[in-house]
Amino acid sequence: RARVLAKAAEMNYRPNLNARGLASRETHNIGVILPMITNYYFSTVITGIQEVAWSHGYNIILYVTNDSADREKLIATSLPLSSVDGLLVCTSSFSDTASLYTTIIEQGTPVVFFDRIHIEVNTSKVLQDDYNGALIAIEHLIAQGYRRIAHISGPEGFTLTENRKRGYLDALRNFNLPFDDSWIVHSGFSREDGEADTAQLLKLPNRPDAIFAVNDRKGVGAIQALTHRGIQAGAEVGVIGFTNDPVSTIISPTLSTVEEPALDIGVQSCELLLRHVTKPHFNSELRTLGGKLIARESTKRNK
Amino acid sequence: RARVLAKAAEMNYRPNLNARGLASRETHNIGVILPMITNYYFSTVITGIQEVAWSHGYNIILYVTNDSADREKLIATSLPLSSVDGLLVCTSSFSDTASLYTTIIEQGTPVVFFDRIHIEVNTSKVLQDDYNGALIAIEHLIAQGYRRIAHISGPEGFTLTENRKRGYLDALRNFNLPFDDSWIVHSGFSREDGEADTAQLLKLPNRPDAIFAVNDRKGVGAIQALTHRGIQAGAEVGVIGFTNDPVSTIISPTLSTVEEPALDIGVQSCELLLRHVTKPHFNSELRTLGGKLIARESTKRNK
DNA sequence: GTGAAAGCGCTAACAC
DNA sequence: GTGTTAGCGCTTTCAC
Repeated sequence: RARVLAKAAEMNYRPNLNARGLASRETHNIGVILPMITNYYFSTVITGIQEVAWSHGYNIILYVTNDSADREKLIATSLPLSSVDGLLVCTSSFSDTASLYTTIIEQGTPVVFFDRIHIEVNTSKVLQDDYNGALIAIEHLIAQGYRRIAHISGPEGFTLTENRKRGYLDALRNFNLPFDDSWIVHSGFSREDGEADTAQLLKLPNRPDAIFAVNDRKGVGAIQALTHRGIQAGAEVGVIGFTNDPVSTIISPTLSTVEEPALDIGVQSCELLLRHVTKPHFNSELRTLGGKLIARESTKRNK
Repeated sequence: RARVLAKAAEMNYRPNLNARGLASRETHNIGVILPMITNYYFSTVITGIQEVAWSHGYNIILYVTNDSADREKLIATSLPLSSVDGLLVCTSSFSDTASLYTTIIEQGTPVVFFDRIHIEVNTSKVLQDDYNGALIAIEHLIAQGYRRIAHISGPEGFTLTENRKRGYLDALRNFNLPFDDSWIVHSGFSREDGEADTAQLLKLPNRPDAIFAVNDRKGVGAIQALTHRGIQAGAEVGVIGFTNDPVSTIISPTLSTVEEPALDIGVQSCELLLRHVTKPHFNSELRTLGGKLIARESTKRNK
């Protein structure tokens, strides 16, 4: 027997995964569904996922939805569940796919959500601490002396968006700061959205003196909108983002931000999923990962 | 028969891919091996790959090597070839994996290389036009009035690196421009490398008045190195990159560059691979995709 | 522990 | 076209 094994190794034998999967009903593949991969946050999350998947002998199969709910539905329904042991998903912007995932889970394929989640689906989820992140962002702005603080947000109705907005509002309330409904602008997540939102804020009669952006790309857009109008980001209007995208150190002035533990989000999501896959009735967990404030030039009033 | 089919659809029947793969010896999976995914170029290439794979009913399985040759070897040798129908690969920096891929191809799994290739492996490859890209970059610098042009390059020995260097050298020769061996600096591909290489160039007695960076990240590093020393990028020292990473519009001054058709590289690589997969003896092709010059502020001498 | 046999859910080959 | 059969390369079960 030992000699057979030795010979097999010598002949560079590789088991046929299809046969193994067919017989044992497991594939050692995990599917990852997310809106896109061309930004720092998502590509870093995938790197984390890939790292733990690889170390446990799992492959990752990538499905990108281009942030289209239709595409996501198509993927999730046509996905032959025999080809993955579990699913890691970050929902696209306006998707009503919750019941779809519930069905998938009921049929025996575990799903773990990260970042943009369906709160109503009973399964594990991993998130950054959006609420407290927003709270410390605003507290930092206040500590720096800004008082009329606006928020350029993401699409309404997202867990992520709503949590950051809630943190923003609570911080203003805690410090008894003025607030105006027109100081919250909802739009998309892109740099261009940040630029447009800021332009809108600057037209206001009651102009804010600081901007909390829902992410760094919008923060970068905000700085650019200010710069193009000859307004100094930092000295005149404070700007803070969320993510700690490397671009925040490249823009001038550099962008203050709240760091998101992107790699760790990937690592922990994948670990949780693997636990669901291997342990029959593993209890769902909700994990919230903290981030820390990174102060840079865009929130300095006096250079 | 029609009624059986109808009933099957109604019952939401999904074929078991393992069984299908076992019986037909094809998996409808393609493996993608690359150094990392956390930068604009690679994540965009993957997006392109994903797009055509999806539209042809193929899944993509992602393997990231972290630019480690050992990791790449481990992946390529342990990869059970029964789990992919073909392989798309971008070699890691100092990898001697050519013979490995030759073996894989001989054993019947097609491989297509993109970006960083093994030239000696007889299979299809898709590249941007590195040589001509470098040529037009240097011609642009010359047209802008720069004369002492340095090159901060990538690791020595890469096809990509060597082709861009060759374009650089030929352009200098064509225009009878001065050249100094110390004006070529080889190091890695990161922003930090660009900063360090530029620092080194600035110490030279015979200081260059323009820098051609092998990619935009190094170009950004070069601009930052200049800025930190109070030297104006553009007006005093010209800088041009390669890629057209979005970051080149965010840095100040904005970075001139030669666009790489990253999405198209992904699309065409995947199309070629699929052709190898489906047609038994499809002849290898070498495709070279052109890019165009994008002039921005970092190559303007007079504002 | 080891060996033999069944069968996972399909596709391919061959009849009709 | 349609129906039947063998078999892909493993894991699992059961006997020893």
